[in-house]
Amino acid sequence: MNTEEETSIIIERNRQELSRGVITLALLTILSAPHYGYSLQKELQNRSFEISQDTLYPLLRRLEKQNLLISEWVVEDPRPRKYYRVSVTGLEVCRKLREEWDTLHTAIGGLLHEYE
Amino acid sequence: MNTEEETSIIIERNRQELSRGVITLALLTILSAPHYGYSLQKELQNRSFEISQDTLYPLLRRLEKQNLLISEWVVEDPRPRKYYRVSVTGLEVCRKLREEWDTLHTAIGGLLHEYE
DNA sequence: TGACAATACTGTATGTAATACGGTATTGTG
DNA sequence: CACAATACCGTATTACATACAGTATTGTCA
Repeated sequence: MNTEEETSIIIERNRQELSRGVITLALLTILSAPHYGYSLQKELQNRSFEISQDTLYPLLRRLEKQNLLISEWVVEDPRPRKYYRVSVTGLEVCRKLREEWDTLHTAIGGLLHEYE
Repeated sequence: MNTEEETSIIIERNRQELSRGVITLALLTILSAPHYGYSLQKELQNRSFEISQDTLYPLLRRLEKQNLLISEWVVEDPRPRKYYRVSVTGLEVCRKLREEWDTLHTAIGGLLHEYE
């Protein structure tokens, strides 16, 4: 058996695992227009995607390293900000993820309905 | 820039990341009835959830370690098989994931529609 | 009956990535 | 002037998927 404490950590972890991939899709979609990290976090939160700085910034770095995002420092703003937007490759990935999403959506829909 | 090879690996990785969490939800749902690893894999595949042995078996081990699944060896079958089913905790996690799914589903639906 | 695909799992090494942690510094607000 | 909000970075730790190599049985069909 787990303690209640352990159980809630496990729930949280699995909940985050579920949202992780979806957030990546949301992020790539939103970044068709440029955003900087902090504004993107707020934007995601407004749309009910909870993501912490500890997760978001490393995610942005990773996606840039994979060449799905392009970044640019803008120093003209009230303070320096690093803007990200999708690359051509990123857009392609975004489209594929959307297809995958549709497949999953259909599949899980049927399943959940069936198992009520 | 990435080579085409690299790009397709990156696409594949992100595609799998998207499906990972969803597959966990599907798996917990299906395991309200007992299944053994191999039959579960086939069942998931029939429902368009692609998962390899290399991913499924370690996933089952992990979920059992987290006490979300209970396993039992059955030797009366044509050959020994290890059956898994959800525990009480697992069922609770499953319900939470379903709620999370609904939230994500709504959120991403609005987003994708908007950015169409 | 002999070969080969399908079934059904295990253990452990490796690699990827999230998350945690600690930090820095500026800007807005009461 | 204090303090919350903004806006980021680097690196250590931990979790986890995936890869790999293996073992062995059962069913099929020529």
